[in-house]
Amino acid sequence: MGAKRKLDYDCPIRDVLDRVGDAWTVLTILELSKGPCRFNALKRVIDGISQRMLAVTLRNLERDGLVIRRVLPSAPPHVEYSLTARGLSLHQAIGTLNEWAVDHQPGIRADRLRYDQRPALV
Amino acid sequence: MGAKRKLDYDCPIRDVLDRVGDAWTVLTILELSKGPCRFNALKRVIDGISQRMLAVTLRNLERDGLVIRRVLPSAPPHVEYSLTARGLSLHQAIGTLNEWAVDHQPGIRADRLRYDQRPALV
DNA sequence: CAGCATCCCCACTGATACTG
DNA sequence: CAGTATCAGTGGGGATGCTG
Repeated sequence: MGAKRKLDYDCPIRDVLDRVGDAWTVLTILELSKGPCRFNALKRVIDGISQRMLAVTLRNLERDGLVIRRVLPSAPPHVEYSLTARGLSLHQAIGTLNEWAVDHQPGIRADRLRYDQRPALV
Repeated sequence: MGAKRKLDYDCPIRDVLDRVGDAWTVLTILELSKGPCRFNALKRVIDGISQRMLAVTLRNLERDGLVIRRVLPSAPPHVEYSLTARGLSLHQAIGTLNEWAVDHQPGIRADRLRYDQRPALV
């Protein structure tokens, strides 16, 4: 099988993980949690994201009902993205994970170093 | 850049997500949360995982201090894996996300269907 | 039983160019 | 501004075979 198995799992946790596992998705949600934002504004603020991946990410979020896409009727087309209630609740859930990450990152980093630097014994 | 940017982020959340984003990792933690387990036992119970990915996953978890690897001194080598305190705490954090997943999966599935079946207008 | 080494395919991503 | 279409490359991960 390929790089990522995109079967539609019945398992809910895998379902979420398929979305949350993508770093762009999380970063996008994080940005949008601060308030509605336009396409290029997001592109500017999400460091390193390509136009393509932002488009793909937003489309997926919209499909899952996590983000709303609003087209403002103006001469140069303006499109505003914002989190739905569901998106906001996901942001909360991610927040828990984020706290865990912040709490444990130092210890993890330390352990990684020790693991990597230990002699290659059997 | 490649498929996945494996820079070592300073951002803690990306750090966690690089680990948690992998479905195998989560499934493995889920299994080990039930108690210590041997290699092939894990392989049997984690549906669809290959030997290679289980080995890689366990090594990463061990490296991050989330899992302990104990070699039991027996004639055919027995290796037992179990969660550390840190691994257990990650399991808790994932639990939050899991609850979210269970709560919202029906709605998400429904929205996906609507999104996919709507006429391809502009 | 536990797990590393090798090969190889293809899904995902970034780059680039074009449109409404 | 806000995208879509196309193309090419990278590396994740399955399959297989071997070792302690």
